Amino acid sequence: MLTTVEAEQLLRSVNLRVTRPRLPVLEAVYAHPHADTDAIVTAVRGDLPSVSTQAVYNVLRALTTVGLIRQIEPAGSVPRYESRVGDNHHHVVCRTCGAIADVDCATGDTPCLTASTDHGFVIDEAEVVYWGFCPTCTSTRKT
Amino acid sequence: MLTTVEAEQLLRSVNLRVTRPRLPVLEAVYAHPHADTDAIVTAVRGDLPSVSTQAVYNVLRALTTVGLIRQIEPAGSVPRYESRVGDNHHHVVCRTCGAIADVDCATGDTPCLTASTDHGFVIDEAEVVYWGFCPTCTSTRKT
DNA sequence: TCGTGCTTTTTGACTGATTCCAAAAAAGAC
DNA sequence: GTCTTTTTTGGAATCAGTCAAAAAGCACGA
Repeated sequence: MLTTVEAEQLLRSVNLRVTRPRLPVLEAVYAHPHADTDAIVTAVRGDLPSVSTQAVYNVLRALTTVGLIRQIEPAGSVPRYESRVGDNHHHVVCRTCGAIADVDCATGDTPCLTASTDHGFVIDEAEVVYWGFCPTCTSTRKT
Repeated sequence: MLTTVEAEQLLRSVNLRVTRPRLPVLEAVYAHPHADTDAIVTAVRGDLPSVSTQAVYNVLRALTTVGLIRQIEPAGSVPRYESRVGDNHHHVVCRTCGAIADVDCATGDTPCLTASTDHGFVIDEAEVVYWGFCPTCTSTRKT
């Protein structure tokens, strides 16, 4: 859980102005990891009923740009946001229900960062998405 | 390059009807790896000017479902299609221009398939996306 | 080779998510 | 407090993709 004071400090630490919509958005991302924009809008309106959708989009983009939150976007999904940044973790996604869970990197901080043939690309990040079935969907499928 | 006859054989091998739009779509995916839907529509209209956009969407989905082609969808990009299937290769994507290149898997056929903590998920695929800068964009950035 | 039936394509409207724009409001600095 | 910059607002617009019904095309058996 993130307090309003902590959220305020986080914003100031990256030279972002502390505005009304930014605090609840930041708190919502901390409270609901992997939530999509729509879920965040709903959560934020619990605190601040009048925020515009546009404001949430702006805030999410601003926070993502400065690296305070991270945007993830599994294939076939709408963008989602999380507060764990800078620890190089990955995600496992359920093919059935879309549930997402965090997966710590098994092989150090920069896993698999050595592509066999890089075609001259300068690679700075390796993103891994594990696909499978979550516990709930796995048991449901056994018919 | 894929000939019309070969495309026809491929379709029949997976029990798909050989229809007018399917042949040029399949050929286009072979000829233009990593092309998006729009590029494929344009390419197909070179052969068959009257195809509807909807038909191309239908065909791409049908071909993807049977595994004749593969859909890839890097974050922030529209879905793209390629004909290399079943060889578990990955992709490197340019952060600047979005260019995509194939990367063979460095660590065997099922790389990184061992997540450190799987949260009870049954994992069947590990998808890796390398992010960086392509040769062209790298040299342009050096100012 | 000619139907017959099922699948595919077409057409056109429509949705959902996101972005753009210009004006008004608020935040921070002096 | 006032001023400048940045953010928020609200509405319109864009874009990719989907839906549904009618028309057309393909494959199979006679």
